[in-house]
Amino acid sequence: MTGPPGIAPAGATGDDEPVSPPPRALPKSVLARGLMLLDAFRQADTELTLAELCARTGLPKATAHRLVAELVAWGGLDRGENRYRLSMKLFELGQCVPHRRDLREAALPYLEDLYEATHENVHIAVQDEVRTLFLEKVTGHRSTRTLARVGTKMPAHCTATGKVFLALGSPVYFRQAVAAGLGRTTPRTIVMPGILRKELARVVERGYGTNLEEAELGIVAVAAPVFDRRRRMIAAISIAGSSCRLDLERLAPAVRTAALALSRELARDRSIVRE
Amino acid sequence: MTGPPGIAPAGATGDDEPVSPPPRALPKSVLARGLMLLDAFRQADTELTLAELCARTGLPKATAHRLVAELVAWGGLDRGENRYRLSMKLFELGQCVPHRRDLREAALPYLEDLYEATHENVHIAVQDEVRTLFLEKVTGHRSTRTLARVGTKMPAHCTATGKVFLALGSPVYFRQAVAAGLGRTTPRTIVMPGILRKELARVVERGYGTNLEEAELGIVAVAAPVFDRRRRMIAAISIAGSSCRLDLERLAPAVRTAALALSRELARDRSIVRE
DNA sequence: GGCATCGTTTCGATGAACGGAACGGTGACC
DNA sequence: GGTCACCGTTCCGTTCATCGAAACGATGCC
Repeated sequence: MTGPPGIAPAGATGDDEPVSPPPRALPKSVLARGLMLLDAFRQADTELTLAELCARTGLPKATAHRLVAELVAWGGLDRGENRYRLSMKLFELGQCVPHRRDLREAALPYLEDLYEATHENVHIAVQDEVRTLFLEKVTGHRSTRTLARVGTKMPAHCTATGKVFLALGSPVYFRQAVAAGLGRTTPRTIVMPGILRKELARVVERGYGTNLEEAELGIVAVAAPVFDRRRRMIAAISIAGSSCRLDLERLAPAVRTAALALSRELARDRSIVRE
Repeated sequence: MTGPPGIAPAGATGDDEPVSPPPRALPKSVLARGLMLLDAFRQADTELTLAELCARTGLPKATAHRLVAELVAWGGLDRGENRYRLSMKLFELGQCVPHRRDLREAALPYLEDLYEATHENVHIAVQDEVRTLFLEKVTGHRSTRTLARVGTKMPAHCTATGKVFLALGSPVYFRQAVAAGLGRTTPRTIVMPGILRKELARVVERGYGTNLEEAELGIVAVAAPVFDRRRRMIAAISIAGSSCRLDLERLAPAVRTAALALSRELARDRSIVRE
C-alpha cells in the first residue's frame, strides 16, 4: 500500500511518522520474507549480522532470527560467531542453472583460445533486462584489471557486449535501455540516444561492437554476437583490456571467429534455446 | 497417493499403509518447504513440471503450486509453459558467495598458466564434507573430456584433490571419508582404508597427490595443496587428463609451484580465511 | 557503573498457510 | 469421438504455524 493507512497527511496530529521510515510494504508470505534475507546479501556481499539483516529487510528482529535459523538449517547460510554469509550450497545451486551451465561449458574452449592469443580479459555475457550479465571471465597475470566480474551486471549501453545485444538482439532491448536512462560512468560514455543509435548501426554493419573507455577509463573492449540455431542472439563474447595495448581492429576478426565457431557448435548438438 | 484409500489389502485393519510410501517427514515450516523445491532441481537439473516437483518433494499439489508461484515471483525460478527451471538470479546469488568468489579470482591466473602449459583440464577444488567440490575448471578443445564439472562434488578418496585434502587437511576428513565408505567407481579405486592410508602418507611425503584412473578409466590427475596464511589447507589445484598423454611426475612440480604461488598471494593480501 | 546494542527466548493472539476436492484443458488410446 | 489419465489451476473452511512486542542475558563502550 502506498498511502499510509491514517488520515490525510495534512492533518495536525496524524503526522505520527517523521518522514524517516520508508516503509517498504513487507511481504506477508513467510517464503518471500526468507528469500528477502538472501537478497540482502547481494549488494553488500561479505558477511552480515542479524541486526544488519533486519535493517536491510525491515523485518523485526525476532522474525529475522527465526528465518535466518531456518536458512542455516537448510544450508544456504553459514553462521560464524554472530555473522552470516552465503554458503557454498548456493554456489552449487547456481551452477545447476541449465542455461548458464551449458553455455559456459560450450564456450569455455573458445574463450581459452582467445585468452591464449591475447592474454587479456575474455568474457561471455548474456542480456538481463537492460544490463549485460557476465557469465564467465577468463583472465590472467598479464591481463589488465577491470571492473567486470562473473555474475555481475553492467549497463548495456557502455559495454561492448551490451552494445552488441542492443544492436543485434531483440529490438525491445534498445527501447528498454533508453527508457532506463543512459547513465554516464565515464566522460566517454554515450548518453545521447541518437548517437547511440548511430553507434549501433555501425555495430550491425561491422558485425562487432566496441567500447572505448565508456565504462571504465583506460579500458577498451570488442565484442561479437553468439547465435542459437535459429539465428537469435543469445550471448556475446568480448575481449577487454588496456586502451594503449589493445588494437581492437586487429582483434575484432578473432572475436568474431570465436563467436561464429561457438554459434555453429551450439547449432549442432545441444539445445541451448530459450524455450 | 500410492496406497489406495480403500480397505487394507491383506485384511487386518491395522496395516493401512502397505509398506510402500517412505513418508519423509515433511517440514512444517513454509520456508523450508519452499527451499525443498529449489533442492529438487539439484540432482535432476534441467526442467521440472509441477507434478514432478510434487513427486520429488512430497508436497501436495496445491501447496507446491502456491510456493512455486512465489519462487517465480521472487525470481529464483523461470517458468516456461508448465515447466520450471532455475533462473539466472540463482546463478548471480551463487557468485556472491564470498569464499568461493575471492578464491576463484585469486586462483584463476595460476590456473590459466597451468592450462596454457598443458592444455589439459585444470581445477581448483575445496573440501565439502567427505567430498571434493570443484570451484573452477579450465578446459579447452584439446583437453580430454572428464566427468568433473564446476559446482559438483566427487568422493575424496578417488580424486587427486580429495586425496590431498585427506592427507594434509584436517584429520577428521580421513575419518569421515572412511566412515562414509570408500565406494568403488573403477577397478582401480582404492577401497581399503589401510592402502588408502599408505597412499596418503606418500602424498605427505611427496607434497602432491595423484589419481591413477581411480575415478574414471583413462583419466589420471595430479594435485597440490593451497594454504592460507596460517598454513591451513583451504584448496587444491589439479591437472587431469588422458592417462596415456599425461606424465604426472613431470607435471607435479608445475602444479606444486602454482599452488605455492597462490598460497603466497593469499597470505599476502586478502583474508580468505575460514572465520 | 551506566548505557547502548547485540543475539536470544518467551508466549498468547491471529491470520496466513493448508490441502482435499472440484474444475477445465490436453493428449493418448481404443 | 468417447473415454480415460494426467496435467495445472482454483476454491474455501479449518487450524496450526507464524508473528512480534517484550523481557532477558551478554558484550563492549564511554
